[in-house]
Amino acid sequence: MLQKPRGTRDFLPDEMEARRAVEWRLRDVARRWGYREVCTPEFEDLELFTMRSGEGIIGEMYVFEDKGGRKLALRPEITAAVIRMYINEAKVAPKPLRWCYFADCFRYERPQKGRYRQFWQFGVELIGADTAIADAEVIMLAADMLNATGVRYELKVGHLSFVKNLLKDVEPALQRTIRAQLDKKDFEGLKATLDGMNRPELAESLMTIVSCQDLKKAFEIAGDIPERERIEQTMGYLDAAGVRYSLNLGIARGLDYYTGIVFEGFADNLGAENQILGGGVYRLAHLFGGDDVASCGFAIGFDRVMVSLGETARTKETVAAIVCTDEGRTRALAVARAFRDAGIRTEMDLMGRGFGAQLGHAAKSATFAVIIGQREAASGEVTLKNLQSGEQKTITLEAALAEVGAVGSRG
RNA sequence: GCCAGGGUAGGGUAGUCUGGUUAUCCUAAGGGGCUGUGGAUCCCUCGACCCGGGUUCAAAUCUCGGCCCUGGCCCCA
Repeated sequence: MLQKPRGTRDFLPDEMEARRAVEWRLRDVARRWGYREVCTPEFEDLELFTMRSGEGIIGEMYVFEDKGGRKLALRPEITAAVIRMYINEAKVAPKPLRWCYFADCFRYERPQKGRYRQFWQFGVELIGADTAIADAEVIMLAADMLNATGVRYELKVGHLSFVKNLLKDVEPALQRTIRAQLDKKDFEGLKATLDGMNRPELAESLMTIVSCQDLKKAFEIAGDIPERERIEQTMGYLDAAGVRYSLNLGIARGLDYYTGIVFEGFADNLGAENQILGGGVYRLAHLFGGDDVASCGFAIGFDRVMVSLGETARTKETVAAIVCTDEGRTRALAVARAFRDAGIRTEMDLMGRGFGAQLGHAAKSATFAVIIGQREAASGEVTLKNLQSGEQKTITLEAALAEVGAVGSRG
């Protein structure tokens, strides 16, 4: 039998409905903050991704050549594409731009829990607002969106300047090693690295600062940071808004284009792959030939959110099943039409089942049976049977529509 | 790329150690008993040993390779 490609998934209707429900909650929050949805191509020039991350990531992407010999890649993430689109299409639009997207991405990696080769991200990019309140807005939105999904999580907020300032006279290659060790809280490795440099006092400062929960103290340790006022303002807005977060100045993020505030969200109940959100302030546009506009954004790992939410009991949608006899079938089609026009999910027998069998099938799949036999066809009424309670009554079509519709609106 | 455990009808499973009848059971699905009242029950039907090589008179079972799944490591834009 033909199998689906490694790391991909099929979604049956139950799961699809659950995913769409969460997707729409996210979209609705974004909409209320003024973030409008955009869409970029599923594949892009390979160069778009290598310019930003180096040739090294080719091994982790789906790369292919098209019939014209162009080197292309399935998008491994969306931020780069959104910034490319901004430069191509919207450079002169009034700032700031508030954009969001929900789209699938592809990475050639070893699948495991919460990690698939095709996965979905819900992301947000705020382009062209380089202020403390802009940073705060994006983080507040991140918290709002995660809250809307119902996932249990921890939000960590940091800023790259602290560690950067402490490491300003360290050579770049070593800086990178140290930042990775701080991000992983690998203090053993960190000590070894710094002992090799003969800078034990630096190890002390770094280890203190990554676990520091007090912003004032962090500034004392890190020394004179030019962004101090903006950081204090941003955190002040978050505190005033009651955003639940913890300070974590060790967050490194994977890429060099982040320049300021960075933040990450972690689900409480996932295993190794528990990061469900990541973002920060970055400058990327100049890489693609645009202006050096500042942006702030994040992406939510949608599939991990769904894994974290687990099997949630779904409220079954109200379904009306039209049950008819041969004599009632023409009338039944008209009744079905009326139900569908009223927005009610309505199904008719297609299997040539007898009356009893139709009702039997309806009992398994529907909330109401709408019975149209010879008598109803003649009178123009319908018999509405509530399949949970067993009650039934013969009433006008309008009354039946009203009754089923009322249940539907209660969900 | 590395480590561990797995793969038997649509779903869930027994059988594998110790090779040997028509591969077990539950469920789902389709039909019938039942052409105006359903979920019960009874009967019938459909439907599987992941793929390939090896050993053997004989392989779901032993063996080798591959593919895929689950979890962990690495990585994580």
